[in-house]
Amino acid sequence: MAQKPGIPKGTRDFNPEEVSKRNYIINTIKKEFEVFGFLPIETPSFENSETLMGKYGDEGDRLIFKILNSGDFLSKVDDALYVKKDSGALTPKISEKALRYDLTVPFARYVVMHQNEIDLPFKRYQIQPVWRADRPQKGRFREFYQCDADVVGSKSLWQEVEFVQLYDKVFSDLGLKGVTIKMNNRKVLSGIAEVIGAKDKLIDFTVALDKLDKIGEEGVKKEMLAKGIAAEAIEKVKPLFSFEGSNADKIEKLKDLLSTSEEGMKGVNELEFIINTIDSLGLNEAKLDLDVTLARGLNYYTGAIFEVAAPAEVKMGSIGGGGRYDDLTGIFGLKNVSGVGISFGLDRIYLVLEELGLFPESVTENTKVLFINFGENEALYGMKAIKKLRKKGIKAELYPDSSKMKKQMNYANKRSIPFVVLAGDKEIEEEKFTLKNMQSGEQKSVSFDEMKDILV
RNA sequence: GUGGUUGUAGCUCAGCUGGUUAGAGCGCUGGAUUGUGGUUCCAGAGGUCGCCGGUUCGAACCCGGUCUUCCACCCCA
Repeated sequence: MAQKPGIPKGTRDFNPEEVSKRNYIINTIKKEFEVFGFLPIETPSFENSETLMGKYGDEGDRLIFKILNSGDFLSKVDDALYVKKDSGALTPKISEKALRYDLTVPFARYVVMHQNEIDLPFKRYQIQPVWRADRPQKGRFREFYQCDADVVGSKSLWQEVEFVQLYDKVFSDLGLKGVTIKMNNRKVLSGIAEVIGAKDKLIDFTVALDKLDKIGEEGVKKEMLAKGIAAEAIEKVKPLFSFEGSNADKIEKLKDLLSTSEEGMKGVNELEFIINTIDSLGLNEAKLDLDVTLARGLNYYTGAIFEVAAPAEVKMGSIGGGGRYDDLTGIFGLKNVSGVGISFGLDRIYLVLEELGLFPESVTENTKVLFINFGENEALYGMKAIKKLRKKGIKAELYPDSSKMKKQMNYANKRSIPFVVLAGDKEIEEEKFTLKNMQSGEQKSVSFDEMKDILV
């Protein structure tokens, strides 16, 4: 008995239409990456475990897919360790490779390994799948694509300015109106924590603050209290809960709040430069919004933090994110190389474009004309015409078997092929083609050139 | 990792308080129709009721486990 096939949790098959639509997004992103001067690289699907482990925090380690060693790997494990059944201790003994979890850490590894061939600042882009052993839910899969662009070896804030423009350009190209590029700065967050006297609680403080739009002011206060942040400290950050106004207003408010924090002021100045510069350059469709509650993967960001929110009418998490990490390659022994980068969430962008009906029709355009097969001679006559049509870039094909008319017509119908050509003895003799418009049902006898003109 | 949810034909779903042979629509195959599709009519194929176990005279239905789907939390794209 044949077994019923299935695919692993959180993975997907993509049908022809889906692949066409995904390629449309990928090609749009890729084009802009290249226009902005980024170069493509690729890295392996799996890395040595030690390259990945410990780079994403405990939570991240848990979500990394580990690959079992080959061969008789258990025989090499010593009995004492085996009997203890401590997965954490046993894992490194039986698994030395793991699927990549993101593209940033492999990129850092790449920069360190290839530092002699790279000219800094190095701008690279990378579009490849990554894997996470997460529980799937809306817009979250265990295998998904990331589209990353990063620059290493430049501390200039012009890079941040460029990334804001890059986000704006790509989403404009995709016809997505109303996206918000949210921006914050790690130094501002540190500064706030410092000013309220909760510097040691920076992570807890920002994680709680990040949830403001989700759980509201009271929820955030509650969580901060639960994490041991003093009530009077929370009182001091109250202005942040209702941080309204233009970006310029927000900058002024932050300057007041952070006047005593050197680091905080540095962050504010960075934000101010980026905002002012973007103001004078202008954006196509996107809106740049200073959001002091934005924290994201705080672990390695040290300067700017970006997150792109889908248009408000779509209920979807972020469709992109990024930021600056001053010492990304430090973990691999290369000091003082600053990096900044952004990522596009392909799968989520797909869901958003689908929901808003923004895929152009041309994306899924298929065969334009099907030649009915009446037998060997007729097929050859048709194939000669098909060859010439294809040379003109017209998508044409011959039905492979001389099956019944009904079956062949039906095939054209179901694939919504707009034209059918019937060419039998009569047409061959007259050197003509009977071209039928499948939608209107009308058909006429035409020469090759007339047919070509209609199909172009 | 925590909590909930889902699974019956290729697809979408019915299936009563547990009771003979599990149904429909769509799709599929063939025919009415040997150079004309979409409409119509006729016929046919297709199911270990997710899987394993339990309760029962009897389970698609009740119970336990497991896998899967989707959702929320944690975290994140």
